[in-house]
Amino acid sequence: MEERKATIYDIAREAGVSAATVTRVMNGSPNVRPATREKVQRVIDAHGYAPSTVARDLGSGSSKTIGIILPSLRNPYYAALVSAADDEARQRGYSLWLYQLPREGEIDSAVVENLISRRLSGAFFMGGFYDVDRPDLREMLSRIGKYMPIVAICPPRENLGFVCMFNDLNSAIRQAVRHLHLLGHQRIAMLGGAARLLDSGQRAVAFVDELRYLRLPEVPEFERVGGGSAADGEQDAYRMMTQLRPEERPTAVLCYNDLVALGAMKQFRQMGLRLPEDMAVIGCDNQFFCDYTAPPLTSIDMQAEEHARSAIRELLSTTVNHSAAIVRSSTLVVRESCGVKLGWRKL
Amino acid sequence: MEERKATIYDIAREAGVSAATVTRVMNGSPNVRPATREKVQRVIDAHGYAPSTVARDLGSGSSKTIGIILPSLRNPYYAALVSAADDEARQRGYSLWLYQLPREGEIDSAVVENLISRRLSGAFFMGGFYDVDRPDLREMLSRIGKYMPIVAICPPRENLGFVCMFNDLNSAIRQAVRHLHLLGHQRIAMLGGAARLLDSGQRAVAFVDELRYLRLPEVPEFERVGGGSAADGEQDAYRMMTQLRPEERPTAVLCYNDLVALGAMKQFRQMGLRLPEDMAVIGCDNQFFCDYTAPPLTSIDMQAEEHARSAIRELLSTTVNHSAAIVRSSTLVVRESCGVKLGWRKL
DNA sequence: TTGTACGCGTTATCAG
DNA sequence: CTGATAACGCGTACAA
Repeated sequence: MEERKATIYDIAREAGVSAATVTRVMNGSPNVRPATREKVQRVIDAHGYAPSTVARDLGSGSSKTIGIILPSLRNPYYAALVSAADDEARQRGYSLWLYQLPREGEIDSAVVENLISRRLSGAFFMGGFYDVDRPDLREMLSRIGKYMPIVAICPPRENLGFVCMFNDLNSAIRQAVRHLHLLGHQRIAMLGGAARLLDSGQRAVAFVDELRYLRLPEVPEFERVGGGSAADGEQDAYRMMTQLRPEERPTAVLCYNDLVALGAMKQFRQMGLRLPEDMAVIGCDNQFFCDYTAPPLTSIDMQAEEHARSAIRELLSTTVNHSAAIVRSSTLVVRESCGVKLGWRKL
Repeated sequence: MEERKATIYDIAREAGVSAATVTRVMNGSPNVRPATREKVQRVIDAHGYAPSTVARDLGSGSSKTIGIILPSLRNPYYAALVSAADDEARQRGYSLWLYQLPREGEIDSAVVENLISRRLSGAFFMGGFYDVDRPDLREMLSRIGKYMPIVAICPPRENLGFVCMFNDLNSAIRQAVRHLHLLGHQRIAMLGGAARLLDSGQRAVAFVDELRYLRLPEVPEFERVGGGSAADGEQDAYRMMTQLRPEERPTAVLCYNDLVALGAMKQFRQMGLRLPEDMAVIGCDNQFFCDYTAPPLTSIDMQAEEHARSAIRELLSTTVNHSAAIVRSSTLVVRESCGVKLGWRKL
């Protein structure tokens, strides 16, 4: 921690040339006499010289860094997205600058200015409907968008002003409902997220559409508005079940995400229900732990990591995509939490 | 994405003062006439002016950014650490620059130079014994250490050259073994990590020590060398069990971490074992999902996030701590994966 | 082929 | 109290 990093001038002086020549050698410019090149290169190697990113950024007016804005790395879903984004960016010589949204309180405008004043190459926002509708977040993105391109993985909204990537949950949700129906389920509930509200959008719509198509009962209590954490799932499952008489209760639940499913499964277990015999559960996101729950959790795969990589590519592509949205399909990954091995259930 | 950020000169010109005065106003220097201050402030507000972080960094020779080096954000354990570190750093006006170690292949030396040339305030490394013993990683840290302070959360090693924080697993491991013993377990195994090898250090030593103290059998097959992922846990559990005759098998396993425990539990379940009646399991790290496994997983809490916050504070403290190591205690969080509710098992 | 000069946006110093 | 100037380290025109 004592050494001072050699500057281009140190190298130039020691090699007996000008700074410009050092730059030429560094960049492999052809206009350098071989002898000179070798001489300079030797000094460069000797010092392990590397040009200052900071000075370069100041001159060039842009840093090869992408700002990444997300709710929290504590949610393994976002952590995996960031990881994939970092891989993709790194591969192209870019790196990531992190910003987690404050859980409570408003976004610090100083942070926004800081982010902008870093001359980032772009910003990548990811969040759920809960985040994308925060006024302070919208303002932040709107301000940032004036200075750099933005891409986002979030629920689609009008007038977002940047490219927004999301999944076509419609087909996956309907597929999930059909899956449950085929296994003999009649009373199917949705748990967590904003359910009926416009906010959670497609999920609720597709869910209800499919219920109607299959002529399955629509019970108000089957659509719980709730948060997206495991604790929320645990709590909301409890509320839904205790609010209904035994014969009114669902035999299957479609959860807002895998965390909610985790919580719901715990609750059902505590209530003495057998999984999947007494209650089928479907999650969403297909997170790593779906393979390890008991029983393994059937989940909707959103191809999240591919999404993230694609977002980085989009951000770095010169041809800025002006389309407001990019949609990816999602698929149902069937495991055992709905009882496929049990076959048809008794109706 | 069209606007150009106003510079200090834009502000100065418009306010009819010099750049120096703008700086004074920004920094709240007392040596400014109130009238001037107000005039300048008005222009600053009108433009939403904020000084360029890049230019400031170049001048000051240091950016308020901390480089964070970790195996992968896909491991929720590290993700949680990074999240906590970010919270702590952000609170002090610092931000995080991310670097995930390549899973395969060597560390790109260009990345190291890049990291150094960013004039970071410090570097924060976190990793397991598998990482800390990589030659390329050691070289990287050694090089980085010449230019900035480093703190690490990793297994202790000789001559690391920087502050290394880790947990005193000794007491926790022994406590875990005693916990199992009190519940009537005689045949206790360790699963994953480097077990007997010096590398995994304290865990294995403490484990064996306690076995001897309690006069419990030491079976070679009870100490599986293995990886740290859920898939590793699944595989290693299988190998250990099939390698032994039924009466030789353990009735309890102490896992390298919670992911390994997750995999092992799945394997045991597939083998038809009941948890915890036929097999007790203990994990390590006390991750968020421990509450949601079936049964909830008893785990050793390393206070990982507090560790991370403390690491950031250490890094930012002026008084560089020259001690080679900082040890924290760890505690056993008892849930139900060892059958506390069952009481004593039949011997 | 090589060197000189300037701009990038700030802050600190020093002079007024 | 305020302004001019230098320095931070680099790349890039332009001149030689």
